[in-house]
Amino acid sequence: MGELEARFIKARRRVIDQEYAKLNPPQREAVLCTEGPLLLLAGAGSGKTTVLIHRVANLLQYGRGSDSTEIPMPITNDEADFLEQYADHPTQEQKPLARYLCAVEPARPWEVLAITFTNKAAGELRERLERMLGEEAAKDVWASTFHSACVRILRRDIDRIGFSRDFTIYDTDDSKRVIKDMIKELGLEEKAFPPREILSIISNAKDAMQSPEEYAALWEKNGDWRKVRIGKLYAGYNRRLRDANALDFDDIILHTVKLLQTDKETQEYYQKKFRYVLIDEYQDTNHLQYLLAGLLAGGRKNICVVGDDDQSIYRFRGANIENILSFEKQYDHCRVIRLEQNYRSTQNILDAANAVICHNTERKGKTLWTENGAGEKVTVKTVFNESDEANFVAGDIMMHCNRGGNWRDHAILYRMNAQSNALEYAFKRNGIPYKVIGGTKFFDRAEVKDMLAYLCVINNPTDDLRLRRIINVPSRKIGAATIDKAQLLAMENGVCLFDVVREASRYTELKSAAARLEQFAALIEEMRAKRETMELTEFYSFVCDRSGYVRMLEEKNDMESRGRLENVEELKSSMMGFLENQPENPTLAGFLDEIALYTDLDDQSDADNCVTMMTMHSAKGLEFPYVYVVGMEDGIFPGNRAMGEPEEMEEERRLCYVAMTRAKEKLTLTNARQRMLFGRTTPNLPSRFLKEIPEGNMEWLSRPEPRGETLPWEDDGGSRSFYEPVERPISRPAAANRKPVAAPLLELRPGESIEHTAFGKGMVLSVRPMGGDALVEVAFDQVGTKKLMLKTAGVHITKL
DNA sequence: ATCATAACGCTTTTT
DNA sequence: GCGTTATGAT
Repeated sequence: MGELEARFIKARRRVIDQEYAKLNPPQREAVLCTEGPLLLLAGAGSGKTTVLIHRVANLLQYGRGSDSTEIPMPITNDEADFLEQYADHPTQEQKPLARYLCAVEPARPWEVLAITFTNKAAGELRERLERMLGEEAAKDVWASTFHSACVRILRRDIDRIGFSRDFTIYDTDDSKRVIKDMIKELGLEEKAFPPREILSIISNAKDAMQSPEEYAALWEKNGDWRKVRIGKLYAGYNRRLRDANALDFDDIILHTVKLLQTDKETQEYYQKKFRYVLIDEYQDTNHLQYLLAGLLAGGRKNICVVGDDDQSIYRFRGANIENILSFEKQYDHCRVIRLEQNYRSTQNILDAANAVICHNTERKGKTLWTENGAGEKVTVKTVFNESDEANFVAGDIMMHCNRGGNWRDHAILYRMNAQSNALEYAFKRNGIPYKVIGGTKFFDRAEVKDMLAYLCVINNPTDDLRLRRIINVPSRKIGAATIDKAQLLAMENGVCLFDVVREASRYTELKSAAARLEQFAALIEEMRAKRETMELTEFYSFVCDRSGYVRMLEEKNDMESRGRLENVEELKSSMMGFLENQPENPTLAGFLDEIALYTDLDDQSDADNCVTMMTMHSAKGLEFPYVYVVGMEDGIFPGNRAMGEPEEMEEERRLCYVAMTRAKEKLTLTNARQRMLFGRTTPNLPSRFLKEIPEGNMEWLSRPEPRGETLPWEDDGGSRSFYEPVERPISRPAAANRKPVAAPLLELRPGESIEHTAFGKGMVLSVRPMGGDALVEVAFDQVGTKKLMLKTAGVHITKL
């Protein structure tokens, strides 16, 4: 290489470097290492998403310009001079020329595949790319989840492996129903074969690419008859899905892998197409996804996986941490970059989290650091029970807000959804606005599923499963016995259920219900006929009306059905959202595809100013200034199932690490000495994770007073005692053996002026006695009218 | 066919 | 302790 070339390449790198001057050195390195396999270990809060976006932008702008010694065109001295001076003094006018000179085979948008774990993440990626590069460049990048990428691939080519391209997608609920049917069909007991467990076994088998036959053969050899039965269920399940022309979530990945493995033409097509493959949250991938990643990137091996082994918390759903741990072994000459500078939390929080995660053995090893300063120490608070815990958190949050904080800056994290109850209760009584993330999702609501089932059947009448869901909703006097009979006839004649229903009068067995069945079939066909002529939302309204579903809800007209009506209406909004995003395929089929893979609709909720409650799992990827992790007790967190299971315990510890690193400014951990869960009160020792936090990074706000004979609080000989004097909990006596505190109940009358620690000044509107307590309605000057329970909220109120 | 009562069972969750 | 579901009675 001549001197000119060397000078040019050096200048080119400097020009590209300065384009990403805002990134820190390892971040920039991660953006500019474009060629070959790259393992990017991105710690919590290390700016991973920023890197991802810039990486894609760089690929589109400069191709391998930053990571190659190629020079794609003849160059002159003048051009090298130009780049050298531009690197020092970039100007807007010279930018296009500089970019042109520095690019080496820039990737075209459709040559970049960026896989994320959720639709939300994919959407954000696409959105930020659009803002950075403009709509033209961004819209053709394959930024999607594994599943939507696979559906796209399968819709094109699944017929090459003997499936029909217009398959429907079964969600977990659908799968469960099929399993239940199979259990009945084989005359088995659901108790001996819990559908959930069966489903998870089938899912694991599919992940291992084990066919039903292979699975059954394996266990037949070992003489495990229960497993052989499960193999039968697996076989029947697959047969049912095939008959219904349906794929479950695992099939979507499995068949894509099979397609790419068996059909060389397709494999070559995609390996050639995707010059650059990027996979986010790699620690959460399962075996099939690992295979898929390898297949898609198999051409040029330009595969970049991003993840954090310390944040792998989805083992229970098949995530295999080995994928990320052994990535370096899988790819020779793999480069590894660690992002360890944290931009989110204070040093105290990071030190505490680092100390906890250090107790795990199977990890790559990373130590987060920050320039944010030490900040406040991590607070640990021990309370008596779950309602004291809730009141403590509520009181602490009100205090912050009183000092000018915002509700939305606070999050409460717990291990299980069931723990939200006590918190919600305390927050309601205190009049604190909050939202609970998770629980029953919008698309899991029965009424939403019903309406989607109508649309599915209209779109594809051979969808027996959905047909059965709605054939008698609203009631059309078609009972279970009739449906079973029709289903049997369909099986015998090798046609779908809808065909039998449509021609019911031809089957003597159905004569009594034949007219009603045919009427239903006519209804579906009538709607089906209009599906292509009407605009989508208009069509949906028509279906709501014509099916009688909305009328059924309107006639019921109680609290519940009013809510359901709203959800049915809300589905139209998501339809409109779909139409805005996807104007090129605004069909019913397109919408159903999207919806089958899309499950969270809580996007709008982050606008409200309120406290967030959620599980530690759902908190992954989020951040809040103030974070409370509640229920830090052995048996709760780590959960009972992890005791004595080293791998499970390490997973729980990673979850703890995830939870702790969500906090930006202040982290508070609480544990209760006894807790009621599932109707039973049990004493609990403080979580072992608490003891893993260095003394220097934490502060015990209070320690429990000894409860003597009532509670078996044995100090486990650890370095720290939990028997120091305790502060009295904020309110309420919690146990019978405790003296009931005669709470000095405030005497309030309508018209009086009061001041609340969090809501400020206000006037009492009404006081209504309620079961030894009182419901007070107060019109606050700043925050409007609120209803408060006097016993709880009284602590925070002073008369003026 | 529809309603009522009993029995169960219960991490975590995305697609 | 609660919500879901299965089964039996009307």
